[in-house]
Amino acid sequence: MVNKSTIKLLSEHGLKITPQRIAILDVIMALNCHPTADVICDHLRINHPHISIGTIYKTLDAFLSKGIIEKVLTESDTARYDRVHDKHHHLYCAETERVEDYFDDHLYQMVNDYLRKKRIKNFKMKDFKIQITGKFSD
Amino acid sequence: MVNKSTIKLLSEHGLKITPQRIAILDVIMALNCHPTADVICDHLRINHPHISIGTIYKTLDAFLSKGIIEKVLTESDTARYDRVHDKHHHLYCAETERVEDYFDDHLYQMVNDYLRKKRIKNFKMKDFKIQITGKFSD
DNA sequence: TTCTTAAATAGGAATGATTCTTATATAAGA
DNA sequence: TCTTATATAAGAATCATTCCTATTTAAGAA
Repeated sequence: MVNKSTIKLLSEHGLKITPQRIAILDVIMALNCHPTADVICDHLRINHPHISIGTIYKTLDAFLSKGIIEKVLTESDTARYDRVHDKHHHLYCAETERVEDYFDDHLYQMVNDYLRKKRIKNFKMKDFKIQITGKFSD
Repeated sequence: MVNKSTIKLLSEHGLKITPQRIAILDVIMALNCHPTADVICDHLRINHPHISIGTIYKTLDAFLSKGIIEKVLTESDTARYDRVHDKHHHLYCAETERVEDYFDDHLYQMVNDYLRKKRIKNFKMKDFKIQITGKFSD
């Protein structure tokens, strides 16, 4: 998953190449803030003043179902999106809406090993995620 | 937090005792399914046919701010609630909306020790949660 | 290149969850 | 029992998201 062009990524997933999809995917890849559909829309409007919010939602759904992006787990009523990249976790600010990626291979391996060995009764694990809440100091 | 009566729990948190609040809290404590406001409403309507959905939301907010309940982390646009109890994690079905509690002290301690020692840069951890997605087999 | 067609888009209406408003009712302390 | 601040019901308003439909367009075929 290294430095693949947006168009290549779309066609690899069997998605028709449109200016809107290119723009939406570019914005998601450029932003590191786990944006809402509205935030994505604001950024898109700079170069695509007429893009429809419906198109954005529909496109996000297409990306979700292809596994290009994922939704961020949240307690809020507004969906936030994240590109899919290597196993990572999320840091949540308890006071603001800020969310940051947190990469920690050792943590991932440790929990993964534990859960694979453990075998939870009546449940077949597919994946897991860790949310760490607290406060940013910068 | 052992076997405390609903009324006691309310007054301990400085909340006025009302039939609606008692009923809402009773339903949340009785249900083990991490219900939405709507599901709570359905259960309440059996004995409180005129309870207002607005009252339910307002009451849930009061319970949230007092720390009696918490929201479940989710990718969906409908909030789900859970009583606050001992450190636990959540099992999510990847296909249905089912969510179950998963208690695992060892897992909690292991991750907690790791994160406390690790000290993430620019971040003061307060708490963490683990979401395990997969499929139930019962 | 031009043609064809299934799929994508814009724009606006519809939906569903949640919040807000306000008049009335009530818990709880005096 | 009285007083008052707060809770409630009911319905309107809001906000995110989905749906609908006429129009446009990407992309493969000729």
